[in-house]
Amino acid sequence: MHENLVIVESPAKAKTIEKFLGKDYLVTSSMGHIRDLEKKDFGIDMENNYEPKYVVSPDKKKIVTELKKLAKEAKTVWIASDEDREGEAIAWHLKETLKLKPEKTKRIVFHEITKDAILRAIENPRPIDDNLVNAQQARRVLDRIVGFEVSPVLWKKVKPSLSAGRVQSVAVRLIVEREREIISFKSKSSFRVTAVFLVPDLDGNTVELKAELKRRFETKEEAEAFLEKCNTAEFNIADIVKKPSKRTPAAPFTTSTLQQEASRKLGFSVSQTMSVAQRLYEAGKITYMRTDSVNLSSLAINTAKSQIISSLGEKYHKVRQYKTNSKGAQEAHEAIRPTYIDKESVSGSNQEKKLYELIWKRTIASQMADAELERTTININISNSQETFQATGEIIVFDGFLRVYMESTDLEDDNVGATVSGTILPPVKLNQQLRADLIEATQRFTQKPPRYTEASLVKKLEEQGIGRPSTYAPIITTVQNRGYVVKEERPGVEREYLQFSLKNNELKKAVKTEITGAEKNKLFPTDVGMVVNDFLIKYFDQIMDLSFTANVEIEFDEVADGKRVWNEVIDEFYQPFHQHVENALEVSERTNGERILGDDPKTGKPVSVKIGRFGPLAQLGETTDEGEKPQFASLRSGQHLETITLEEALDLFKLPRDLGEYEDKKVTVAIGRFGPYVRHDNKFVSLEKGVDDPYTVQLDRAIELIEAKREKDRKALIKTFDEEPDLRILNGRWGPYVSYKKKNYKIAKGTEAEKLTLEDCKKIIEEGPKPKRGKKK
DNA sequence: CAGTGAGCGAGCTTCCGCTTGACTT
Repeated sequence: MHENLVIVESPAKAKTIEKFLGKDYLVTSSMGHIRDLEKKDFGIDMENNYEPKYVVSPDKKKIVTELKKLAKEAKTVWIASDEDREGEAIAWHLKETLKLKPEKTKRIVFHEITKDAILRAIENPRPIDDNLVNAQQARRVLDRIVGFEVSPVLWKKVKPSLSAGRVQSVAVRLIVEREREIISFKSKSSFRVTAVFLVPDLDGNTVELKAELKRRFETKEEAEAFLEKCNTAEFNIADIVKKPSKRTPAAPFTTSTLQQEASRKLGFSVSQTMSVAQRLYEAGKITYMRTDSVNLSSLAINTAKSQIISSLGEKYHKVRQYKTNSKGAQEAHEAIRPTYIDKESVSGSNQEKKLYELIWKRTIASQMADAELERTTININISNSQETFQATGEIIVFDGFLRVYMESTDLEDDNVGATVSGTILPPVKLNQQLRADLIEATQRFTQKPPRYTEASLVKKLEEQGIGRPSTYAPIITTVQNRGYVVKEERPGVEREYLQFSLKNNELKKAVKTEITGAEKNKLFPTDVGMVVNDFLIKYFDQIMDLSFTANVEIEFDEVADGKRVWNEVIDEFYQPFHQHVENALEVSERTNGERILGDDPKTGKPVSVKIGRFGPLAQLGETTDEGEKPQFASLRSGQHLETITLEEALDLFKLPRDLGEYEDKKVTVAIGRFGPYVRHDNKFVSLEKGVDDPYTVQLDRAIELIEAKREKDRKALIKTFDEEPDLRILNGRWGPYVSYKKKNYKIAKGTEAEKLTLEDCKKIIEEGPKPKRGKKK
């Protein structure tokens, strides 16, 4: 029996704190929120001032029972949830749910988990801040109202099971709008001129000096004419300018910046980063990983200092205090940093090691001196032209924090060429004559806006104050689970470009090709995502506004400051909002993103595309009074409502093709989810990739494929039983298994499959397989 | 696991933020 019960939010935190407090204190955790709005019946009493109806969350029932018991036994209950809006609400819910008596309940807060900070907190308890709690209730109720009033509109007007929300709908909007920018983007080309000059270095060897023309030419005529001029020109150095510059380290990691850097440097997905970080946190190796604070504790700053000074020396160290400036930050925690900064690496999985190292470097670098650089710019005159070549180089005078860590950027590295930073230029003098070895004019194209990656979407959301550190990863999953967004790889297309080159007094023109627009792990909107987005913007423009969250946050802050009453804030929002809901239900047509593509030249029937029950489809013809029915065909992966052409849509109706008959049964060819296939006797055989074309393949080839498949299946068949024709023992990719009525059953390792009897097989079927997890219908 | 695109229409779907397991292959 303990005198004192301390309740924090996470078990890992509880473990650490218990060590500081000694045996009079039992420290336990609530695992976050313990109550939430009732899920059925809206969970809000709309007739009674938006009174929330709270229930203990199903997965927290056990915890609540346990906490009740412990609270009863303790003399004093210390509620130590985070010092932000959500944390304060957790404290209040705990007080209410556990029915804690005010005289034995104390609310405490601390921002860093050190013995001093915690003891100080114990000495300075305070009452629960009702204003802050009310701000959280306003936030919670608003989100419920938006989500649960708008989603049903979508079920009626677009498709069942869809969803809308303050955060997810804006996230989808960002991706949809970026996609449209890319679709409508017209790239312009210009000619970039680069030159390689040959100069002697200090040892008399010939080295290259690479330079780029300051101006780009718009037309190929200009570019060609310029190169012709260069053929007879002389080049000399007009000036050499050296400029010092410096670079400053980035702030320590927050959730969002950690996700971005782990994505850029380690190729981690956002959720991967979080689960690896969670393991490091639970092992006590890093501080809490869901934070928007860049603040380091004084202890951390001091350890970093001695670490830097002892390994690199005094001049590499600089104390820096960082301040958070992102919208909506609530700063309940420290930045993400190693718990013990003197530990450069940790044991664990490869991923854990890599992520830890990244966090360690970022933390150390944040307390290091600026890097000092010197940038040199050399201008090169052309005797018969006003144009100038420019060569730039950059040397590091003092590496400072770069010794440890350098932040990456999202920019695609397209400008590889003469102006690479970090390059050292060869020694040259003013007025020195240069010999040109090669001058090239290369056609370059303006870049489409980049698609979002998971991490760059998180960055954008954070900048707008949308979402919280604990929700960035779930947001990304939600929009994908709802089918609004897909993360994909898409192949690029070949593009031709011109290149003029001048070498040895010879001007050559070449047409070259490059691959452009290839994407990997980028976020694309689906057709449903686009249709839903347009519908929401049309009827709920307020919710869809990028600054909606920021606007309501201002009001929540006023509630937190005691300047406004939370139900009034909600009411002010709800009255006009609900009108929009009513209006949308009344006015809007069923929306399916229909687009008329034109008429089929053969039949004159109209061709259109829209979203159907099973996804996007193309339609040929219309339902008429004479009983004529239209033809339908699903769009294929890679085809989209907004971009499909009439020709592509017409192609869809060419399949399935009838090839004829084989063994008195029809042979048809079509394209399915796994590519082109031949269908015969209700069996499917894939066409061979790169060999067969579903539009031209003939019956004899199809038969060949069917026979090959049969031969393969025969080889896979180990045993059948006459009494039970549905039951077969087969040899699959992972060894032998039992197949019965379209379900497969694992055979335990080590058993000889050939010797299994019918009884053995039936036993196997009874025992397995366990029902699959997840809510698959 | 590749087809389907309507029809009787039951009963269901859905939000954001705070936390950690319990699940397979």
